[in-house]
Formats: sequence, C-alpha cells, structure tokens
Amino acid sequence: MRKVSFRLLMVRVRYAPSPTGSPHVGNIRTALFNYLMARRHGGQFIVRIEDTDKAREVPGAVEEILESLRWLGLTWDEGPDVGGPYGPYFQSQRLDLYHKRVEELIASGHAYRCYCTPEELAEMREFQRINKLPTGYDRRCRFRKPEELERLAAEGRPSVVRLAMPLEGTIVFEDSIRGRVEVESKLVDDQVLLKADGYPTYHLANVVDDHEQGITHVIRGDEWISSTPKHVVLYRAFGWELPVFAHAPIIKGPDGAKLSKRHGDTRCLDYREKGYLGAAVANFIALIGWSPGDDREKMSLREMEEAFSIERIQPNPGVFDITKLQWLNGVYIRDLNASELYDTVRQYHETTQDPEYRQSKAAQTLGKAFEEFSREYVTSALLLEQERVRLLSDFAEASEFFFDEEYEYDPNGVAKWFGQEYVVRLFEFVIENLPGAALSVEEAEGLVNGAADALGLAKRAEAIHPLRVALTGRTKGPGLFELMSVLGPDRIRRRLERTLALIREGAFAS
RNA sequence: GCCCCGGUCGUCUAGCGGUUAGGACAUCGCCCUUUCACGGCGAAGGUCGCGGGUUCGAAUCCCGUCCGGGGUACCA
Repeated sequence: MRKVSFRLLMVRVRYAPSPTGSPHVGNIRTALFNYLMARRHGGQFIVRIEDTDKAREVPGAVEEILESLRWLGLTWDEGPDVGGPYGPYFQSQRLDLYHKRVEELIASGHAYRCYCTPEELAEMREFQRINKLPTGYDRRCRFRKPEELERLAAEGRPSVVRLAMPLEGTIVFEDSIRGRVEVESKLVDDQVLLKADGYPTYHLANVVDDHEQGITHVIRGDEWISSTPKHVVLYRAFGWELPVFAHAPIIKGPDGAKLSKRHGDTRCLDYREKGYLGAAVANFIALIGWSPGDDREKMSLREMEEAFSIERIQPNPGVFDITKLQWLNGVYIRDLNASELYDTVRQYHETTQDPEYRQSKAAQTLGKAFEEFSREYVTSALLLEQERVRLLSDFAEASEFFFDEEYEYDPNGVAKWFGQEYVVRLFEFVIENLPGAALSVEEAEGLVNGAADALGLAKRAEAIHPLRVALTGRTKGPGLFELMSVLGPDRIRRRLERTLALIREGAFAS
C-alpha cells in the first residue's frame, strides 16, 4: 500500500495545563499528542498556563510542567518561558482581554450577570437533589426583571457572568476521534464565564485564547467532552470559526479506574527518579491510545512525528501497564553506546531523588566508583550489565561487585561449589597462571580451559561456576571470561586469595 | 438521577462487511549458552461485553441491554 502523506496548511496546537501540581503521565500524554500533531504538519506547539484559579495554584508547578516536557524531549515554539507573538502565555496576565469579550457577550445577549450567592446556589442544588430533579443552575437571574437587577447591582452585591445557553435545539460538533457528538442544548448549564473575583473560568478563557492565539486543533482530555457544547456556543456567539476538536481517552490504572496517586507513581517526573529514560516513557505513553497503524512498538520521537495522526487515536481508555514500560525501557537502555551509557547512568546517579535508590548500599558503592575508578573501568562494568537491566537504577546493584572487594558470597553458590574437593586447586591454578598486566577475554577462556584440563574436570562448567562465585560472590551475571577480563589479573588474584583464605578458615563450613 | 463517551487474548493494540481475528508485553516450553539476561523459535491465552436485527456473509452496520469511565463547581 502506498503511504499516503498529507500536510495541513497551518497547524497551531496548544498544551494548556493549570499549574496545580506536577503533571502526571495521563496529562502529559495530551501534551505529547499536541506536540506530535504540530511537528507532523510543520506547525506550532504552544504552551499556555491556565492559572485562572488562584486558590488551587501550586508554587513551582510551572517549572515542573516545563521540566516534564523537556524530559520527554518535547520542544515548544511559544510559551511562558520563550514568549512569542501571541503572548502573554499566562492567562492571569490576559484578564483585560476576557473582560472585554465578556462585555461583548452581555451586549449581544449571549451572557448575563448573575447575583446568586454561593449559599443560594447550594440551597438550590440541595432542593434539586432531594426532589430528584436534574441538577444545574435554574437560570433565575437570566429572567429577572431589569429593575430587580438594577437593585441588586445598586446593593453592591458581587456578581458573576453566565453564558446564556440556547433554550432549545441541539448542539452538534465533530470530534476527530469519536465522530459526531450531539447534545440537547437545554440540558447544558448556564456556565459561569467570569467569576466574582474577576478571573475567567476555563470555558471562557480557553475559547478566547484559542481564538486569539490562532489555535486550529484542540486536542485535550476526555473529561472535556461534556463541556464542549458550551465552548461551541461561545464560538458561535463570538462569530468565530470552530477549531477541530479531538478528545483523547484517559489512562487507567490496573484496576480500571482513572490513573491516580492510589496507583503509585503517576507524576511524570517520578519515572525519571525511578530510572526510566524520557524517550522510553514518551514512546510508551504515546502507545496507550495511539498506534502508527503498523506493528512498530519502539519508536523515537522523530518516528512518531512522522507517523502521527489524530484519527489514529483510540476512543477507548487504556491501562498503564508498568511491566511493558519496564521492558521498553530495557530496550532503550540496550540501545545506548558505551559513552552514552556511562553518561546516562552517572547523570541518573547524581541527580535522582529517589530515596530508596539513594539509601541503598549499592548506590553508594557506585557513587564511590565514579570518583575512584577510571571511566574505562566503570564503563566496561556497565557494559557487561547493560543487557540484563531494565532501569537505570538497576545498574548499581547489578555492577556492585566490580567496585567492592568486600562482597558477600551467595550461600547457594557456596553450598554448591565450595565444598568440591578440587576448588582450592582450581583457584590456585588460576592464580599461578595469571598473566601480569592484562587479561583478554580469549586469554581468560584459555586460562579456565587450561585449569579444567589440568584438574581433569569432566566439564569446564565445573571450573566456571566456582570461579564466578569466588570472583563476584554471585551465581549469576555476565559471562565469566568477560568479567575476568574487566576485573584484570590483580583483582582476580586478590579475590581468589581472599576466597581461599576464607575457605581455609572454614568460614563457609555449615 | 440526568447527560456524554467507551467495551477485540490478563495488558497495550491491528482490524473499518468475507482474515485460520494479526503483532507486542506478561506467562509457559524449547534452542543458544558457563549462570542470569539478551536473542531465536514455539505454545497457551480472544464465543471480538451480552441480546436481537440488517446481510448470502458481521468484531466491523442498526437497535436494545449490561458493565466501565467522565461530566453534572464562581476547579481545570
């Protein structure tokens, strides 16, 4: 089949988070989708901070948001830090604009002032609930007599501005993921557009800004789908053209409920702390709810940019399967070359805040290794563990024996091999036949084969296993010859002598 | 309660009227091998939520139903 390629004339999309905390993976995935959309069509990706709720604002959240994007490898063309021609990119700095637009709406009869107090509204809802009526604002201020409104205003009562929803008819809009969505207009609330504190609500601000900033495609979370009719009414009231709407599904936890703190780590940056690579996480979350249409699973950001289309986003929610992320992360780790591997692991080690990692003895050993051992030696050690690790945080434990001469011996390995009558002679043979300066993998193999022959062992495995336990304390890990080559003659000698001494002391007797 | 959106192996997905329902993770087995992993091969796992239609033929279209999720704020 021929690859069909098309580009839209102009695409401007935005990620519009509210600074109420550090973004979690479901939220950040919408950012990813928007980014991919922009890059696919050579358009612009805009970051806009929706800080219209002063009460919920969390200090530092904006930086967390930008840092999450950076970590995943996303870049943006306009935003709070880089500016741009459609700024400011904080809604709290655009208040005049919303006020102006609201006046237009009131003048044209598409909005009205409402003087109901929060207490009145609560009472109204309570009444509706008790009488099993549909909940929602009963529009009482919409139909008050002018003189009554004047009186309320004269009293100095605080007011909000509400959207005057059409009382009849159906609102229809096209969602590029779900198709046609229809809602009866009278079932939609007269939503507050401007709060009593002078801040707009999301509904007003997002419509005004999306229009003012030339947004062509609104890709956002599923939770917005039921308020989209309000937005459609607003666009019409202003006489503006609708953007393309696309509502992406949520991400669920293993129990089927929306992913949340109960499911453990959901904060995007937590995955960095745990030892995941940004590229792997970006790849993985994109694949929950989107697929390129072929069998590809591992995809770089660049590849996803080329393959992306809104239509291929699934309408149904997906479960965040950490096991599959771990596998993918392992794939990415194996892709690192020697120098990237060293830099990545070191960078992780020096910056992660994960308490479990930082407090582990293995991590402390690795920290010392970075200071005390050569880059070459550490790199060689990491290289030997690269294919059996899934997280960056696994390297410390996996490579610990390379850097610690006081390693402990696995009791199972000891029980199985150190009781063999030939092990002492085996270790002695290896010590005696060690070359002086360096030991290549081939030489290590020759040495071990020679030992097996000299001792008349039936299988060289009988030499390999005890040597691994003696040299690393472990029964599993990298190939013995590779590991011997990295360790080098001096360390091998020292470790075998230490083991021999312990055997002679009877330290392993049970 | 009312409104909206969903429903393909345990999980992520392909599929758009005719396929033995394909791939991936996880699971199990075999191979490779000095172990573990990596890699390779293979197996098991799906009555396409359920019930009705439409059609020669339905995972694919229509209706109903059940289940799940979201909304129903002067939060986003």
